[in-house]
Amino acid sequence: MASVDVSTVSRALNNKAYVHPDTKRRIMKAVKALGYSPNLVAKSLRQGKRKTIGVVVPSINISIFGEIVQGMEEQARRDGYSILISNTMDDPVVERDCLQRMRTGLVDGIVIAATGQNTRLLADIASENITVIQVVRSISHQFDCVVADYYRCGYEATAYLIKCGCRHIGLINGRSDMQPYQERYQGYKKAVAKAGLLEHVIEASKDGSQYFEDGYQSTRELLHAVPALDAIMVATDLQGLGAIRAIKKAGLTTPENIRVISLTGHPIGATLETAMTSMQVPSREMGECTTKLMIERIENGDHTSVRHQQIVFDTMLISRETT
Amino acid sequence: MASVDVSTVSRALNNKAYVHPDTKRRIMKAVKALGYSPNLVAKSLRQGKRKTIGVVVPSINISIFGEIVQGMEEQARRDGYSILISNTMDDPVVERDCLQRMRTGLVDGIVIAATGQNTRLLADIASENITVIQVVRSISHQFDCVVADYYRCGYEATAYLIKCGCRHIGLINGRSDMQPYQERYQGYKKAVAKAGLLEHVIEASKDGSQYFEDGYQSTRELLHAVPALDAIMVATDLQGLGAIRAIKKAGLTTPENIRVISLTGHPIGATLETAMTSMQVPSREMGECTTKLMIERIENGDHTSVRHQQIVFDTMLISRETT
DNA sequence: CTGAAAGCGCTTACAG
DNA sequence: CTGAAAGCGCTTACAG
Repeated sequence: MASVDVSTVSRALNNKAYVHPDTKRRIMKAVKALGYSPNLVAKSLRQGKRKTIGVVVPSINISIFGEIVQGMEEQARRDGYSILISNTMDDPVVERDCLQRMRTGLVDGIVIAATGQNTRLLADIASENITVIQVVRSISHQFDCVVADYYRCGYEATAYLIKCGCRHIGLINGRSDMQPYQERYQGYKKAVAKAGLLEHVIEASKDGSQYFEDGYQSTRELLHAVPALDAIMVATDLQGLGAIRAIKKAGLTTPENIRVISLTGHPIGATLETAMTSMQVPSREMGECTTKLMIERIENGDHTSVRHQQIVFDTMLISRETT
Repeated sequence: MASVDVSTVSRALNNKAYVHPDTKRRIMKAVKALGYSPNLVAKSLRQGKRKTIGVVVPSINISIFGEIVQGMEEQARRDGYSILISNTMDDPVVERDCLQRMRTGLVDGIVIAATGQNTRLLADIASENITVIQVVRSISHQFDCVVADYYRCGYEATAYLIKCGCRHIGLINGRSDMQPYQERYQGYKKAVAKAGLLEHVIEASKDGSQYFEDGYQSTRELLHAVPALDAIMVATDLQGLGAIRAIKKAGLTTPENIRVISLTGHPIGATLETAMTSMQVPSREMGECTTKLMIERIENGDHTSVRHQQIVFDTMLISRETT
């Protein structure tokens, strides 16, 4: 329509080389008239860049992952990237399938909160020039990661409860082989030992242990095992809901009899009937940071770098009504 | 490595034509040895199919959308499709950008919970052979949609409260120009009129009105405007939290003084300190259904069809402690 | 049953 | 400053 070669159109649209202003004007006019926009798939194939980031998380309906994904997506949009998403439900087989699919040219990089069962596969993928970044869970030191300081989170929450006068603090924790739970436990352990108190730890049944059922059931067990219990630390606000409910059912009250603190704050915490004290994780910022790091890695192509980056965010205590 | 032409490899891998068993075996062996898997981008370009569905929603952190997206993603994975996601925050400009990006060859179809400000653009996109399906919000009859029966939802919730003996029922509703809110209001109106009662409706400030701040603030306003109030209907469980908290702050209790019912159930509703009565929306199923419909449309290529499908899911009353 | 050729829609050296 | 050619990695008629 502008009677020029496609290559000239390409140059005009990408400002790649000098194109005569008149020609350019003609092209732009035609582009507008036809509503033309270049096919990104063809562009990808030619340039070997997808401008797409794959995200593999247990579930976007677990609030921390939902927030992180949203933060990632917003930052990605600003930089002209798209987000391809998969929920694994922490099933290693599902995770493997998702990774296999993504490696096949769909994405430039993969952000993963992994089960830990596919580390070999991830290493293979990384060696194929696909950047791998871990988020929330740092499983392997072979890859960059963006996490929170779980140790300090556990330590500070425990120290705070002790300062409140608690002497029998229960910790409802997730699978002890997962780094975040592991480290939170270490922080708790340290604070409890320092105060000369006993540990009361219970490992919630479900893998993720994000769920209120776990909070409810585990609280019942704790109350039964430790009659003198005066505080409970839970993994998430949702789990805290289960804890509060179990406490209420046992004829006790929060915070008078038993204080509750959640180690992963959720926006709802602030508006509950009894607003929850929690450690706030800057999930939105973590998401943005992850995308930025990813794009930097992709565009500078330093996959070969032996140095890996570990970005650790601080959590913040938000004191509310349950303590 | 198997010393055959790439075309033969392609045929072998796709079972497209007869390939000699021996040759096939040799190829498969090489595939395995090299860990080869075909480049999906090249495949896409050649076949004109992306095997990718674009999803455009206000935010995956609004629980109904999060659940729907997860349902969609699971079904998509089963069928070998991927999900590309965008959060618009109900900003028409962001929505337009996301759609423009997706139309450019990234997806075979778009699932959208739209703002309603880009209907023309959506029609253009649909005319380019990209299937458009609306979810949750049915804005235009030009496209298929998967929704819940908001009218019945509003009607039944109201009728239930009336059956409980309520005479002054407040409705905290979202923007009245959005179909779900509009229809819920119609259902409420009908039930209230049938019982000879007055309407007490308040339009929450935020567009989506999904948020507890709205529930809190609107409840305060309702309590002030209607001293005899004995029930409140809210859009979501999270909004209900705000309502319960406002009721408590006003020195009243739930359900004794004021009953609360949410029109969009969320899993947490069941485990709150005072468990919330709500209308359950089958969001996971809606997500699966949306993906199935999308894939059917894409693979049968009936974009030209003038008949559009409207799939309506029923909601279900779950009676708990707030009523 | 299998190879050679064309083409999906771009970009990018290479000439001119 | 611009056109013609090659090529990204596949698939698919077309011969043989």
